[in-house]
Amino acid sequence: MQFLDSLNAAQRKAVLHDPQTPLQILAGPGSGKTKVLTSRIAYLILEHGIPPSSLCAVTFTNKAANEMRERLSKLIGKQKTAEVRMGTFHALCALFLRKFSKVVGIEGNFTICDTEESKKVISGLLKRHKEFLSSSDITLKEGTVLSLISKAKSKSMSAKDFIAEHSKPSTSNFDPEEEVQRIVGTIYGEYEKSLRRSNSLDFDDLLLYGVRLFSEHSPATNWCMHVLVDEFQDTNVTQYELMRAIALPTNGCVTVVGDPDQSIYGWRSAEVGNLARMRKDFVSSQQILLEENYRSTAAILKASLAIVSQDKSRIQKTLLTSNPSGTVPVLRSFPTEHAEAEFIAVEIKRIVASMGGVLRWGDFAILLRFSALSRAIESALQKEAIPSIVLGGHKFFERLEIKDLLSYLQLVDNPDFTPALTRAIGVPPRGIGEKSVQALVSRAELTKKSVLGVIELIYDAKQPDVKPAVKSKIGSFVKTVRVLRKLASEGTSPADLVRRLLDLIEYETHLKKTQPEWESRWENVQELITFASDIDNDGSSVAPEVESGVKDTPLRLFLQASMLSSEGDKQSEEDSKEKVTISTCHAAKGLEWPVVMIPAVEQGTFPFYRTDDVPEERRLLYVACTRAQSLLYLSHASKRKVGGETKTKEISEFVAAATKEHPGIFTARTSQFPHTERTVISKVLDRPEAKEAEVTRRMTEFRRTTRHEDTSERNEVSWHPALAVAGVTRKTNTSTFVASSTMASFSAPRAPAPATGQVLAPVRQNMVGSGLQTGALLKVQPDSSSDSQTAQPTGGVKRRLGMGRGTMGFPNKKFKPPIQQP
DNA sequence: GGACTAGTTATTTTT
DNA sequence: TAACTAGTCC
Repeated sequence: MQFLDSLNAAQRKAVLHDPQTPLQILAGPGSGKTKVLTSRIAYLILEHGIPPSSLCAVTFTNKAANEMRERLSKLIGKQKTAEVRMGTFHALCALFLRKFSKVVGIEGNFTICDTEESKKVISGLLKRHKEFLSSSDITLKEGTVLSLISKAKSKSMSAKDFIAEHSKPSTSNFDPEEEVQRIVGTIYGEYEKSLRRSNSLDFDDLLLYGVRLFSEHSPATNWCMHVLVDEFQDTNVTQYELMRAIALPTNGCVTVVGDPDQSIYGWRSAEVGNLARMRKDFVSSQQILLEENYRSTAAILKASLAIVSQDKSRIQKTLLTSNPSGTVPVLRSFPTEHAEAEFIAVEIKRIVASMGGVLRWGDFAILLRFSALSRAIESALQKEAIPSIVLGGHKFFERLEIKDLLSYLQLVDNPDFTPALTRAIGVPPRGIGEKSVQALVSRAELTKKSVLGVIELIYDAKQPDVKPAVKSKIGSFVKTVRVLRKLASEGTSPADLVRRLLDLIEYETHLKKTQPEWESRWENVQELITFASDIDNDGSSVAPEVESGVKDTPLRLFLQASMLSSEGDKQSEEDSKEKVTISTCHAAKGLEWPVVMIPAVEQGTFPFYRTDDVPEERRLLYVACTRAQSLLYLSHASKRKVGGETKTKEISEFVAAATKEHPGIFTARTSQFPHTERTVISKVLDRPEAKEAEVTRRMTEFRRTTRHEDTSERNEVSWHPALAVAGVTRKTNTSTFVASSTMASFSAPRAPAPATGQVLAPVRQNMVGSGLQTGALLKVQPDSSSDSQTAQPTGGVKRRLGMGRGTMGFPNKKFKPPIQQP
């Protein structure tokens, strides 16, 4: 157990802590909490002789689970690691609910209903209340309803509880607020019914049913001897109850790790109060603080602490480091967001050059309060030809093409899952619209059959058609489902099922017909097949199902993995090493970079103007700052365009207060990176130093290629006649501009004649033209065939589909099922 | 059922 | 600005 030697006193104490005494580890950023957690697991196995399969380690994301698994296998080997039950709360619940479904009154082939499908269900339910809503002048969107329901569920509040809570006798005649609650309560109940009828659970249900199962059915928990929970500050009430249900039979063998200072998900019903609650419920609980930071320079920690410690109500903790002080964090102010973005881009180049190759693109992260802020940054980086990658956003499994295909497979696995049916029946369009589906649904409700069952009966002419036309239209659909069903029952692999499905519905043709970006969508389809075949391989190593329960088919494992994989988090590592990361502060939690830049540190952004929890916003900024290892930059603009309007902005109160109290924690001057500073940076990052000659060479190159004084307005032209000449068309909400000579003089934003070489806007989604890839830069080039200029795309960045905000999210090729089989 | 138009509303995210 | 939704027309 040499791994114990590399621990400091506090870490060691946490690892060796008596397994029988509940433990809370309060771990500051960069204090080695994953190391402690994995070491503790290893110690429990190796020293206390607890079988790996009796350990339950819960993380918040799949990414965290994967990382922990990787690090644990270095300590105790792959085999033992595989036996540890490790995964997210949701994956853990799904696993046991499949096994013991009957105990809580559900079927083992339940489908996990994702947010998009939930929204569709709710939108259907909302229609029932349409007249009432419009007559009382209330607008209610499905998203709002769903988030209210989800909030209730994360507090373990049932529809009944919800209605009871909100049906206090009202004093006034008509309170819209109350009416909304009443309707939401009703819809909540209807939504639950609808999910049960579809034999499906949404994400919150997984937890709620999990609590029921674990607290009522001892065989579901009697394997467990110790529970460990990571990121405990972000658990909600239901997750806490889940932990308690699993941990109670172990007589309180619980270890949790968390940091109240890093709780940033309150808006999603996370309860920091769970830490206090645990001390009440598990009276013998003890706390160990990890306060030594190994990640950042002392100067970065000082600035970060100055920000977070303004919260006087916070539990006083500190962060120490033996790291050198290092470069003073930079705080800069700019006239506009464009100037700010340009500074960031040029500064990144300058840092790379001055560090003589010690830092690469992948060492930089730009952390934003919300992703809409990335626009200016992305285009500035593109102008400087810096490759970048946007974290988060549209997820792989949320894409249209993926959902289309999955809906068929879901239907094969669970014929009751109506959301999948309504989607699949229209892919490709078969002339069956909302009306016809509605008729089929009501027929199904009347005859107590599944909608698919009704459709099959009509097809087999064992039941009269709802509308004369439907029967002829559903033929291909029923045939497709039946072929797939047969193949699946014969044990065909999910990958082959997808391939077969593509043929049956001629999906490639359909994509070409309906999607302008069909090529990249088709790539995603191929990626789905890869993902599916990886599951196959993994699935074979999974232990066979014990006890009674239904054996999970490869198809079911595949579908579950698709629904529970947040995926996109572990993008191909090699790829991201060469790119600057653009991410929201939220998504950056748990990650670190040598250089972190945080733009838009302004009032209205930090704190976010619609928040009702200012301290949480402060902690968010703290989390962002503490991601930095060597260099930290904050910046703000005095004018920023938000939602098409230019607004005057003040510096964030968090930073203003911090600098007032601790002058000198930030500087406006950027470092010239003298040798001494470079040494510190290399030391903190544990990298070899650059050679002086290399620094000189790169700096010379930087000065030669980058225009410094070019602070003059480098207008980004969002549309220019030259684009039309190049055969680019632009769709606006009212019309489509088609390339033609007359279009070259249309009256859209009139820009000064661009100089040859000037960069026009990057290609956006609403620009259509041959050979244009979204994100490619359009540069003005002399057109030899005429006197005019044209705009030509230059090498572009591959962008993800959807919102048109950056690349992301091909499935992790080395996918592991979120949780190991018992 | 699909194409088109006019009106509206935008901020954080994991499973 | 620009992305999405609800409604209209064919």
